[in-house]
Amino acid sequence: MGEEGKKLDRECESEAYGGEGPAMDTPNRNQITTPVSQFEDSPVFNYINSLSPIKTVKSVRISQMFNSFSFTSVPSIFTSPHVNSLKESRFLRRHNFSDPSKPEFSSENGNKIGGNEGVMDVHKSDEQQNFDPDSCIGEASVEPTYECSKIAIEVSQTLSYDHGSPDCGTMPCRGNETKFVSELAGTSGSVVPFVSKTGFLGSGVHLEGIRNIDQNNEGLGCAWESLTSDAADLLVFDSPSDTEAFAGPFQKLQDSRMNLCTALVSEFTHVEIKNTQALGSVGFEQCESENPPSQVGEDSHLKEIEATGEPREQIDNEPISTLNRGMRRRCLVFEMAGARRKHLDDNSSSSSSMLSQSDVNIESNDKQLVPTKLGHDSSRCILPGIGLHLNALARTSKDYNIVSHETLASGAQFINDPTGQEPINKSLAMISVERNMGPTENGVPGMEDVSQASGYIASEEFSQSSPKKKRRRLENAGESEGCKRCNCKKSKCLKLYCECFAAGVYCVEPCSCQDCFNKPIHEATVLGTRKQIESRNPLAFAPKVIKSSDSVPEIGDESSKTPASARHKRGCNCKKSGCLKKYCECYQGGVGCSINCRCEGCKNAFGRKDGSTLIGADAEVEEEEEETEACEKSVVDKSLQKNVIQNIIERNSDSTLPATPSRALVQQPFSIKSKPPRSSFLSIGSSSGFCGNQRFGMPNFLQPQHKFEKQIQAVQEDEMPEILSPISGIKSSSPNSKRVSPPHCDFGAPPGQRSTRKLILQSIPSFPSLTPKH
DNA sequence: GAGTTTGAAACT
DNA sequence: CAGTTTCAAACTC
Repeated sequence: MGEEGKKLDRECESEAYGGEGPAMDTPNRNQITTPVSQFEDSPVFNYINSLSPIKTVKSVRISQMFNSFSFTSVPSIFTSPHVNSLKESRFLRRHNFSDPSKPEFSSENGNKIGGNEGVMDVHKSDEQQNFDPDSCIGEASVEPTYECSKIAIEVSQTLSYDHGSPDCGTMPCRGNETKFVSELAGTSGSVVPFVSKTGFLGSGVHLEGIRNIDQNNEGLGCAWESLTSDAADLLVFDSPSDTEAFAGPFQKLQDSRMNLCTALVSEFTHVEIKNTQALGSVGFEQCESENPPSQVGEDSHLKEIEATGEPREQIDNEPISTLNRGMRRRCLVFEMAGARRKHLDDNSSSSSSMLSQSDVNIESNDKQLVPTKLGHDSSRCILPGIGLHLNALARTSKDYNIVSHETLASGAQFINDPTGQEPINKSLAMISVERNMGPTENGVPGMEDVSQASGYIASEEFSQSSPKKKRRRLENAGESEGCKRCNCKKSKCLKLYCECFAAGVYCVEPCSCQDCFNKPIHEATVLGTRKQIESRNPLAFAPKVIKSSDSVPEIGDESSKTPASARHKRGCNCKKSGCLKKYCECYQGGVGCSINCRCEGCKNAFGRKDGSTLIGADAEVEEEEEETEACEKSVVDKSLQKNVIQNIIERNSDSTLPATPSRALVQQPFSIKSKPPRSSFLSIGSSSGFCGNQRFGMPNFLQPQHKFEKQIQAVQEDEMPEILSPISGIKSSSPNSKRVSPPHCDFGAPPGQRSTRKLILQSIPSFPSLTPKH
């Protein structure tokens, strides 16, 4: 394995630097090829070749795919569990398509697995032979080829296989992952493991590689399309449009990818083993949740998903395919952030020790990633969001899951997405990050995004049939995770009225919007509109709730005086709601009103704008009100306390142990009644976590602390500054902070991670502990 | 599920 | 900057 890992790294690097072709010269390639050649020589291989119409791809090509996989996998690592399930489900599904073999690799699986890759390879071989940089792993290369041939032959079967096959079930995926892990560990080099790995990690990358090929060789594009068209059913690649759409984003992606690869690869290798576990879980989830869009066998797959809690949405709709892209993008972002969650979860399941290490590694990855993102596109999602548009995070909150469903719809999207997504996401994320980075927004910005990201995930999971239903589900369950779904009818989701747009994320299936332009397909429009709005109000997409204590001088120092450290950036303007309903952005954000607010009759349970001080004749009335509020608060506080306690416990468990992911358990104050405020979701942590981060890459820690803040405030503040502070090192040194922090910031990051910058947090989106438990 | 209320966002 | 309109979420029934 050691060698393999090195190879992978090399490949990744080569790909990153010269992904499209130059890399070919790398010495690694030779290494890889040799094994492949041997493999090819085998009678089985020959037999397969004879059967398959598709020409066998050289190991080199395969290696590329693996490389890409390995590379891409990194992001997945970061995905939060929820996100993972959803997002990754998409990706995973992609992987599944590509890697049907994962699960058990039974003969069927093996064949199937190769199918996608094989197809991919074929394209490469035809048009991109040059393209392939280095073979990542000798073994991997070998298997792929083998599978490729089989795959070509059985592509149709494979497709059906992936989705329909019971193997696809979560178990299989895990099995594969496990194998993969073992390989990484150096135990076995069976081909299957690689495949599984590729499926996990590389699906996205793999796709990217394909895209690259297309770009490089336009002629290939044709071939690719033809292949896709032929195998469309199988591959699930949907519309050619997707592929085309990818082209644009793809180029962008390359740059970003390059950076990411370089950054990630270095660290990834270190974390690989640990991550693999996480990935395994992730992959597992993905496999389940993300059925490939393939039409075949989805029913069974869907059933499984539902059972799992990750419902899929119809995949068939072409529109969805386009959506998928966006989703993927989100996913990517989210994955970054979400990966952590998954990772954590996995670790939790596996062992606490694993977590600690893995987490650390992850952080490192995140850090690197973040910088990279920044460097390139300069704009992100919140975290996985990265707002989507931005974000990065890709998938933070709400979206990711939702997205996954869409993505599932078409395999093509998967392919495309990987490439396209990352770039976009990165760019988005970058932007978001930058924004977040801004002095004013430092700590807070991320929160909303994160929540959103989480929301995505959740939404995806829940997304199913009618949008309303989806939405409802999301609200009930998904929303808790912070995912956002809009219901826009006239704004085309290109105005701040649209929560998705405002959150910097693309609309996903769960959304019930009409004439929605907030989709990856309309990326240009979205970005243009975004710019417009930003030109009007640079902070338009900034988190509305900022933690005053941290910094954010902008907000008004006064706000910081209020009990809650966080305050609404601009303040509310409520007149009838008394700031006691979610109409009030302050209340919704779980923060008290501040001087910035122009509200009338403020009764904000989180803190009145006038603070404790009552003025004049109103004092008495206010006192009475306060009493009532106090009562209310007490109630709320109790619920909050419970939640907080749970969160803390969970987090502690998570941090130390691989606690179960049940973020569902973690509740936000609002959860009691209807949806928790989105922001609240975020703040809490994100239960779902990761989502928010993705958006702008910023973690939403700061935002809605709600009641939690007060209760935990002391502790949080200690931690919060750390988190928020851009550079603050790792303050978390104190155990308390770590434990305590979870409720607020929970980025899912282990205590140590918190210390990292905001950026890191962004990527970290998830709160492992929050992740829903089985 | 439909209708109402509310306040932010957008517009003037 | 203030007033008005538009919009979609939040809320109620």
